[in-house]
Amino acid sequence: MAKGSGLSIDSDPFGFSLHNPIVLNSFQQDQYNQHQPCRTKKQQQQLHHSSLNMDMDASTIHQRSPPPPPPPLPPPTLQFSVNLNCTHEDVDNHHHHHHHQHSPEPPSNEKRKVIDERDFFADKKSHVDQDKSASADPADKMDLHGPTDMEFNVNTGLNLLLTNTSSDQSVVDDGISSNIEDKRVKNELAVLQAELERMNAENQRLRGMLNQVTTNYNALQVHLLTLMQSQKAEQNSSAAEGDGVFDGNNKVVVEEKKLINGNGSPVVVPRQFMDLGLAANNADTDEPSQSSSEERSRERSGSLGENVKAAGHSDDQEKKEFGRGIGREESPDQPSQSWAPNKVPRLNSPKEVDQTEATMRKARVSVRARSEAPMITDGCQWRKYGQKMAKGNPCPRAYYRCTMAAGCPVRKQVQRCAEDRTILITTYEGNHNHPLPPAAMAMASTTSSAARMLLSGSMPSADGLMDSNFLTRTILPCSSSVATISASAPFPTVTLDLTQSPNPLQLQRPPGQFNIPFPNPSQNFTNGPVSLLPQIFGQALYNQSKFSGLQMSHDMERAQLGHQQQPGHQGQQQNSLADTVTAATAAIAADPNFTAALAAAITSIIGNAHPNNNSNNGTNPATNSNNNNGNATSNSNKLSNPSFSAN
DNA sequence: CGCTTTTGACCAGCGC
DNA sequence: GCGCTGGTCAAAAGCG
Repeated sequence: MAKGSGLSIDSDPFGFSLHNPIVLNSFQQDQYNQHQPCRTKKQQQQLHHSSLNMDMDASTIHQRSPPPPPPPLPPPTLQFSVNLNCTHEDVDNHHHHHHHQHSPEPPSNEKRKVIDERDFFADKKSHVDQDKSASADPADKMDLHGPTDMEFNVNTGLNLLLTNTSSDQSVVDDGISSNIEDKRVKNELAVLQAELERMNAENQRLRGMLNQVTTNYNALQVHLLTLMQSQKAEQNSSAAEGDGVFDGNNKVVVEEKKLINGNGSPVVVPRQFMDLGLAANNADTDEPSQSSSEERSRERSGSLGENVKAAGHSDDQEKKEFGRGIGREESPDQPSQSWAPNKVPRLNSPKEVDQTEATMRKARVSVRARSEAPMITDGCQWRKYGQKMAKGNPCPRAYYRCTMAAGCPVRKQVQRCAEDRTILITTYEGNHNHPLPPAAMAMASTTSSAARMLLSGSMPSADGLMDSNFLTRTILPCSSSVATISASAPFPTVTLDLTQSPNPLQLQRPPGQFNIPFPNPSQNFTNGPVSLLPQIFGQALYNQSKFSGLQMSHDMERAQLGHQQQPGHQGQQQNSLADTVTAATAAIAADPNFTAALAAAITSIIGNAHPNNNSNNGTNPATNSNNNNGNATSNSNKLSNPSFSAN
């Protein structure tokens, strides 16, 4: 979505896409390659090589880059940027290995000459070796004759260099003519090898595409399932309204599990869509008509002359819609809710509705991130509907609502931190009632999961089951960021703090809050990966909520947790639960589908991290609202508010 | 022209 | 009841 997913390109200059040593898969590399038309074939081949022979390439580059090869000099940084596996030690090892074989190493041009001269001897030697061990494993050959193969690769992988070498050859050819043939043979061999590697790279690229397709497929599958289930649940709940919630929900669980198992992919993405699906279910089945009709009626309310104050009435209606939608969505996890996720929601007394809506509106997920971008990327489309000066903060608070679908109740507030205006605080509220792109799913699943957790009763139990130890053990150990759950705040709020130092214990926090150390792939900048963090976080929270004595099916737990639990341990103690959740979190992270989802999200983010997103640096998020997430529908880039620029 | 942002006004909740 | 504050509305203005 040109509007939807953007990522302020802030992140790019910091090399998220180019310099992160592990992010890019081959598909993305290829995509990146396509955006680098100036790259020489040599470079491309080296990139392809990198997918297979990282070490070789690295050392090759390492060795090759010091002497400036005559015509097109490859930018070494580029090759290193896609060096996925090779550590510096590896490189150095190979390098030193080289040195041992080719020592001593003369500098620059001299060295090159020496290398070229040595090529002939080495080639000879390797040729003999190849003849000797024609059936030997190529890998062994690489290991045994590394340097030879290095030069081999260097000579062959670089077509442009070939002309050079040929010219070099022509110089040397006068003396040794038979070497030309040897070299040619080797070149052909190397070309074939390069071709093979290219094929492998292509293969990886296709695999990446397949992963994406699988992700999308799973998402759609669950979405479809939830749609179908909504109809069933509707029937069930209309038949047995009292406890129809659980019945219907359990059926949903079971069927989803079946489906997931049948597909062989106990996925995270579908679970992410569970929230969305249930919501989307409402949205797709009745919400669109309902919300649209409500909106229409709301719009018409003025002309219809309803004897209610226009603003208040519309607000109330919206709130009711919001509360109803979420309430139905939440009902599966809401033991206290006796009414089913019905298409025709049983609106109890207005008080209950108000309570529900009030509760729902109080559940929030806050993300603190250090960014000069106006907003963190969450992939959604937002429309600013208000701005206020909040007490105690010189920076204005901007109010946005999701505009990806009519009647979507999700809102968010964006405000800079008063103490440190480089910190952007984004607070989300509500659940989307529509399908979302992967990039948007990240934040959406966070908000919905967190809201689910907070409202389903696990939050009140924060003193009990969800003790800090539990939470601490829940999240992956390699953590540098902090998630804070505030049970005492006026609004139950999950705060994901991406600005903290690696030691979360140093975080000052009010009593009643406890921290969750959280892995932070982007320590300083928020636009891309940050939106993924809440996804992980949301999953963890979601698991917690389910483990907090809620009514999720234990079967589903086991299915989702991937054999982490023995059957029949449903009522286990906290520690077991914590262990399970810990393992579950790890399993989630290890889930290839989850990885695929992450990759998809990253891809989406990277893909959208393009031109029109980076023009907002240093502007006030509250005033410069629109470019934020790449949704940038209309981007005025107004700098009317000095609150941030004053910093 | 349609969409978004701006911004003053309004409303609700809360504390005193 | 009053004032404060957060949140929202909606007319006007801006923008492409």
